[in-house]
Amino acid sequence: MGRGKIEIKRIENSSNRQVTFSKRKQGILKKAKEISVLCDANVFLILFSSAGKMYEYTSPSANLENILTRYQTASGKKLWDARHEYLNHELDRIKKEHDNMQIELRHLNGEDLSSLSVIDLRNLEDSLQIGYENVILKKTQWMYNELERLKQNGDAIDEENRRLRCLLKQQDAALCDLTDFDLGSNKKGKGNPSHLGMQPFGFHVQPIQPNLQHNKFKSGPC
Amino acid sequence: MGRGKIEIKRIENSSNRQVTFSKRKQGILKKAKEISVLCDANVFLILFSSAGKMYEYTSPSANLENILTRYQTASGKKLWDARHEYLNHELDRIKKEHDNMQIELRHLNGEDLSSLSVIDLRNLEDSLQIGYENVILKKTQWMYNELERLKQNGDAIDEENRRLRCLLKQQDAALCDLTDFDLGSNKKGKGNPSHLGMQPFGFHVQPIQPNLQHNKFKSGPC
DNA sequence: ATCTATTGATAAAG
DNA sequence: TCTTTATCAATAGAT
Repeated sequence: MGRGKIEIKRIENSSNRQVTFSKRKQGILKKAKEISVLCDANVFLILFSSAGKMYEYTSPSANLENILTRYQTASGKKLWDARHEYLNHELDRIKKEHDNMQIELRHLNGEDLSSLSVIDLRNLEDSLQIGYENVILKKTQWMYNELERLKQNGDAIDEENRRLRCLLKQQDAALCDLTDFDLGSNKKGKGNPSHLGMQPFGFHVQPIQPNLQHNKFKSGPC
Repeated sequence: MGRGKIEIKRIENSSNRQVTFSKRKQGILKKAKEISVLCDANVFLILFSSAGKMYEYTSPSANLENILTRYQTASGKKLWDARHEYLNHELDRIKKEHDNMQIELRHLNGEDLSSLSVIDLRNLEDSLQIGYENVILKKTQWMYNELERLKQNGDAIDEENRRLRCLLKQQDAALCDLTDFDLGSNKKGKGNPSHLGMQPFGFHVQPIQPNLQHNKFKSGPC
């Protein structure tokens, strides 16, 4: 069609080639649209000019991923590479392991036991027993540790208590001396330093972790 | 082109649509080849008929993966990258679940308990106890069933035994009659049918499954 | 781009 | 489905 027949072979003249591409590109895109609409067909068309420019048509109703998936299964060609296959494979493998583990977990929880043989039941029983024993052991150990800790803590508090009493006694003694001195020098009324006496524990007692300084308290004056 | 102009909209008549698809498919594939050859263009064309049949054209010089890669970068659409990402994501997710399950399994087996809090230990203990109880329950049930089965089997064997004794007795009696008769008529020596008497159970006793025919034995002469 | 002679594609019928 | 054929569409080459 045109002013003369042309042979179907590469057009050597570059500008002619480009013009022809432009014209025929328009034509084929139109054809693609038409067949898609008229015949309810899914069409995917990509064109690259020799200059590298891209043109495409995709049927409006068509989802490209679907088209390519269908293309792949129909043609047997692999579009996505080995890595993709590897991922699919790996996913399948892990999903299977997953299912097995889930079954095992259910069994360990005492569910879905009907499918098991007596031998399986026996093994499961042993496994549970061992698990249980280990957990009890661990718990016992923890309780023992906790007791130890509390006991030590108690000891530390006792120690602290003793130290505080000692400090108090020292302060009291110091205070007595001071009062006696005041009374003696001023000869004004008798009195206690009530603001101190009323709150002998007014300072903040910070509970402390037992540490090596314990020994210092022990070697104190009390 | 044709015996009349047609409107570009879906052809409702199904067979017309199919015919048109066939013709236009041929046309567009030819056009694809032509532009590919004439203009040195890379072309990728997929057609799906409404019936689902696939047709394609790919330029001989073109490598499909390249075309799709170029398409992807040029169009900005993700083809397999999207799927790839999805798979990677899914794989990660499942691997995590996997790890968690593995840890749970190890805990149920009484391993790696150090990381657990007392509350966790307590829950684990309960879980194991429940599991164990369920398993024991199941095993007990099985043993009970087995006992029942064996007992019934025993009964059946007893029954069989009784039946066989009965048969033997009958045969013996019949044999005695026969021998008496023989002795009476031939008056030759006295004798037992030793070849039978020596192996009263010489026939093969096939253990049988208890079945409805039991009743027949019970209603027998013994 | 636009024009147009000419070939190509195809709708409808057989 | 395949062929025929009248008609419309696409486009080669020129401007």
